[in-house]
Amino acid sequence: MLSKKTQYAFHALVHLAENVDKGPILISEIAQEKNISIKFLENILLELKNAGILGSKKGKGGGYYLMRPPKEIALAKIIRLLDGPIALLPCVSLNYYERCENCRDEAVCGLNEVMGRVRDSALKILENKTLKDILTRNS
Amino acid sequence: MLSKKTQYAFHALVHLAENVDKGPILISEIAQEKNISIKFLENILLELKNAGILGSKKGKGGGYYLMRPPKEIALAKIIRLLDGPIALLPCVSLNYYERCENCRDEAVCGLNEVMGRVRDSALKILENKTLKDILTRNS
DNA sequence: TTATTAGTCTATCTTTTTTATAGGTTTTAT
DNA sequence: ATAAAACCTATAAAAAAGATAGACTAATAA
Repeated sequence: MLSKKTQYAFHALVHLAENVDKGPILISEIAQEKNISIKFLENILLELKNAGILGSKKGKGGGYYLMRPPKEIALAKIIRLLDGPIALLPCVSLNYYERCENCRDEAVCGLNEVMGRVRDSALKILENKTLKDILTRNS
Repeated sequence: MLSKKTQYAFHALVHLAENVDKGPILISEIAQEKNISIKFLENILLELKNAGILGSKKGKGGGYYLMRPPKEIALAKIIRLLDGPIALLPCVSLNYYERCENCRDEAVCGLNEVMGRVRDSALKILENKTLKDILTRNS
């Protein structure tokens, strides 16, 4: 399961995408709209900003905004940033690979193979679906 | 990612499946073979037994064994038992559903829809692949 | 029938991760 | 200047994961 952090991030990003034309959006507005602790959300948005996904403006009239159009922000990127690996096992992770401690040879491990396929099927969706795709259904 | 518990379970089950014809297998043998803490593994095998996946025999000549042939034990079942939901979000989980606290209407939520598809693509593999499929590659 | 073997059960403990909060600092518009 | 709003760092609280301990029960063999 995705962490709350990542879940909140998605909801916040959706809100930002839905209000792309309204200039910077307040953390407090997002927090209220999406029912998220404002202080927790603050940290999350900051992390997204440091990763180059969001931009911000301080002071009056400030807030957060997307650095790119929604259709260029893939869901996989957000998950990897905040949650880490998408794969079910370290030994099949593309971005967070770790050697398997429990099997002799990954190249012959059937579990490794199946989990690799699960990873691929998830990535096929998560790398191609973007913020734009989760704005409203049937679009 | 799957927990260590589930990862260990898979490796242990593979070992049991590979030695199906040798009668009950000792916890200690599996622990040594797969490099797992024996006491931790003990708990895991017990849980698998209580779920009807394994059987056991006490005393000399005792140990654990599969209750069904490897090809009848789906990977999804093991994951759900030890790790819980396979879905990435509570609101798209078939077995551990929870209402989304952050969106107005799941029926119209695009995130819900995409994550539902990720779940389906993972389940398509995990419900159909069995212990038998992870014994050796290319079989 | 006793000793040994091996799983059963339950409790606890430690560590890590997750979730959340607190409070001061900096920047910017007015 | 002042008020608004993000920035930053630290910490705390709670939950989950990972691991261990030890007494108990059942089965087997001598």
